[in-house]
Amino acid sequence: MPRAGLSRDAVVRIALEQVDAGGPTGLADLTLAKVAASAGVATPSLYKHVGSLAALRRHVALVALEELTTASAAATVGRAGPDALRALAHAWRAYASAHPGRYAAVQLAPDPEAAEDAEHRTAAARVVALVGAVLHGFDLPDDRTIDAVRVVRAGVHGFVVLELGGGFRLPEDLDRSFDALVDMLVTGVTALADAPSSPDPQEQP
Amino acid sequence: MPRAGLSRDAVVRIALEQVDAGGPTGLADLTLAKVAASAGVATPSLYKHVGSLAALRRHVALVALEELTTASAAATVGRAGPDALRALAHAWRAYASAHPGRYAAVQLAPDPEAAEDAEHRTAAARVVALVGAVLHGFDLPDDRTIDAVRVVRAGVHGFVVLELGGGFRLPEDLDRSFDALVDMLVTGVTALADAPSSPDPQEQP
DNA sequence: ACCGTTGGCTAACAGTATTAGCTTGTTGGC
DNA sequence: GCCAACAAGCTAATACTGTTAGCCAACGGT
Repeated sequence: MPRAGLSRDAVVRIALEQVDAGGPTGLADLTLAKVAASAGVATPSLYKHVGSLAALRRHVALVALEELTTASAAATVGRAGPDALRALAHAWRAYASAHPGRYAAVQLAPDPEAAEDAEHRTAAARVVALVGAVLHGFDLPDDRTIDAVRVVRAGVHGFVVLELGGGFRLPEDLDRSFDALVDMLVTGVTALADAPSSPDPQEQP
Repeated sequence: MPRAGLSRDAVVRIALEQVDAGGPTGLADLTLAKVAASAGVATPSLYKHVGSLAALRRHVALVALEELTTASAAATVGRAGPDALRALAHAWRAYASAHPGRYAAVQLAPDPEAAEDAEHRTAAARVVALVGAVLHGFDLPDDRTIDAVRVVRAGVHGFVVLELGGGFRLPEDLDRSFDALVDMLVTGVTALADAPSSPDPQEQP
């Protein structure tokens, strides 16, 4: 009996197909049994390549994070300021819309301690660093860029999550609502650049 | 042998305890076996009260939605405009922070078709209606309040989800970042009230 | 006091991940 | 070219899930 010739990458590739096929819940529905069946192999054989189901999910998350990073970088290259921020937000939503299952994997937070999550951590750090780089063109005071990055992430991530999860009832006008959000982010970040850096609302005469 | 004297509400109550005990992943870790053990009953007995694990999750979601609605209503009563919006956002985050597991249940979208999700649908509609009511004080044009509601929901939900999921690395200054988000939402919604209602960026002289 | 309803039980089935241990194909060293 | 070591598959088994079927006894109303 010949052997299947699997590898870790091959297993991850099959897992990605399965995640993509499952829509927004594709990641949750990912199962070793189905991956093994699709690979033409018995379930325990996968452990020669993957370690565990959770590890396989982490590998999927890694791919998704890298794809999201390169897509965002490609969309924002050559742009700066509001232009770059708009492009970033739209690239983000476009990726989530094109790959709902993979975007769900992006949400998986890496363990801040575990050694085997090191790659995952740096990939996650890379994508938020990209957001920081895009916001660099706004001339924010140093102690405010963290707030700006968080606000931007929260806004577009929240919108995308609600959209994918069916949280918005009427499918119509979603584009316009997203545009409204992006406008708000742009003006909000520029306002943050002009705001005082002290947390207290003390006016500076 | 005496009987345990369970009821649907009792089962849901135990499920809520279990969800609360599990932190942000409490809902995902909810299991009929553990609920039954905690109730001192065999697992299949629960089916006399609940229907399925998914149904139990829906009941948990219902409770969470109702709690979130009443908490939000209590926080915004007697307030209007920016004041009300700020109170709503903080109440939302406070509830998620106090009950991470239950807040995860809020994210469960009800099936738009299924008859048994009717209660769930109306509960979900009620909480977004409350957001709409809070925004009423901003004098938004009719076709813009949908956008405003969505933007507000996306912003605070996104922040809360990232915070609970450990998406923000540094635990410090989270309050200030959230304040920045809320400020942005307030100015963004007021700006939306003054914006033209036509989707095209045609200036109106 | 009976008798139907209801809430519990056990048994069984179909899934899931995971570990242990075996066998066999492949490949590197001499 | 052979042989040993390693790698990649397998089966068997364990321990969990949820779920259905069918039985039996406790409770409540007449």
